Amino acid sequence: MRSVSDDQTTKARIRDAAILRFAQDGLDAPLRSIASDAGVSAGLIMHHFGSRAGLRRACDDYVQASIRDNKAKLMVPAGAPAAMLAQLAQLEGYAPLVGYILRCLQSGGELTSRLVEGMVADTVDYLREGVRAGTVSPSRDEAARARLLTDFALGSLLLNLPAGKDPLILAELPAWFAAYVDRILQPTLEVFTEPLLTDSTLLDAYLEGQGSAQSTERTTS
Amino acid sequence: MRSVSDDQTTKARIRDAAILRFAQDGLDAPLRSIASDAGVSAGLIMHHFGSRAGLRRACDDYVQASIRDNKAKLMVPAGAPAAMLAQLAQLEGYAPLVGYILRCLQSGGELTSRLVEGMVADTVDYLREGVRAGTVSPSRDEAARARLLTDFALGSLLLNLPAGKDPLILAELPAWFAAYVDRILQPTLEVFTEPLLTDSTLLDAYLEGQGSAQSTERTTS
DNA sequence: TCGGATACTGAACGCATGTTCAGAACATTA
DNA sequence: TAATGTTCTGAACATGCGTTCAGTATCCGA
Repeated sequence: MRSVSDDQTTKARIRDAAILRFAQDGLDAPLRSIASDAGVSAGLIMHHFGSRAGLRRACDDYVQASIRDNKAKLMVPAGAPAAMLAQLAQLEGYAPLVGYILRCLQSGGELTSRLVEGMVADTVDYLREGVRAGTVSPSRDEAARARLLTDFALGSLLLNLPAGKDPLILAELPAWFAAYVDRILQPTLEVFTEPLLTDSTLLDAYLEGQGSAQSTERTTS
Repeated sequence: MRSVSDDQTTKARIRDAAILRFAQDGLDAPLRSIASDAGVSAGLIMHHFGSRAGLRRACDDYVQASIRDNKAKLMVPAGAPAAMLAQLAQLEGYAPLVGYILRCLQSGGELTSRLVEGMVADTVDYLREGVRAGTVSPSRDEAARARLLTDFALGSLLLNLPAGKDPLILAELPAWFAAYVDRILQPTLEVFTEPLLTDSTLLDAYLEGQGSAQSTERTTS
């Protein structure tokens, strides 16, 4: 076909409609609704993507590629992973993409692992620069700390987002992100500036136990 | 009926089977599989619970009641909310309950809000005692900090759990929890003992901006 | 202009699900 | 024992889904 206003391939149009529907109605949105949005029959989705799983795979790949591109582009600070999603959500036209990512994170699919891994890597870089600049204290295990902080940020985001509330109103997403950041910023800064625990007895005790345990029972990896 | 080994009402047996199935196969587990597990016809579920939603409501209520009971009972420390789930998971026979809770947290139903709210309240108490004992530093907003820490704990838990991996092997849950705690304990203790940010310029800047903003634009709540 | 490939439709199939319902089995009370 | 209400079954219904398929329109190279 490809008749009027041919700014997109039909296949791409279906993919975009799918991302939007998945973001709005959840990852179990029916193929027929996607087809309807794209102005297309359900059978054509099968023709282009083989199956529902194929469509999901195409969406995942496209989203990951988009993230990769936009990460290098507008993400100057690129530090906190949640901040990246918040920034993306503000960007005109990127709300469906962010919504799709949130749905995936919630359901824990394959994309989740890939995205989280990428965010952990970014956080590692970000923290390393902070350590070099002297604004961030060094860690005994930089990788573990980066993963922990990433999990904290993404996890609390997931727990707080208007979950279950189907459908997810994408138009409200930017405002919601802004409110969320506004809500957590002060306690977050506080807890990462002034230590929650007043002394290091707990940490010392753990390190002590870990040290002796490692020297005695070295059987397990 | 209520014939042999009548240690439970049929209704209770169905509820328990439902919690187990929901935990294992997800909250969209078919009623027929639950009925089969309970040795009962699907129609009987309707007779006792009215609908699928009614069964879910019964499960939610039962789980919340169990949590309330066990909180007062064995939760001596009761501090970190994730720790409570970890402890419960170790307890013989409570793995399905924990699995069900994890599924609910992931899907963000009504139980989620209730449970999270309860855990936030517990954390508030726990932190208050720590502050009084001098082991925990005070906060500018105790409620906000408690919520943040709860979200961190639960969120990172959700993000890390063997998600999407249907079915969830309940027998492996205790071991998984142990491994998870072992993995995050050191970086967690570190980040809450030695401040991540080396100075308070960021926090000060935020408090500064917030203070002046509050004095000038007091329109929004 | 022809012919084959590709894009696309719309109806149909097969399956799983929640729910309904008529009736059987059972318990309880009179 | 008879009557009555509760528990429970098994088949059936209605619906919505992913997928298949035969057939039609459209494009493109020879």
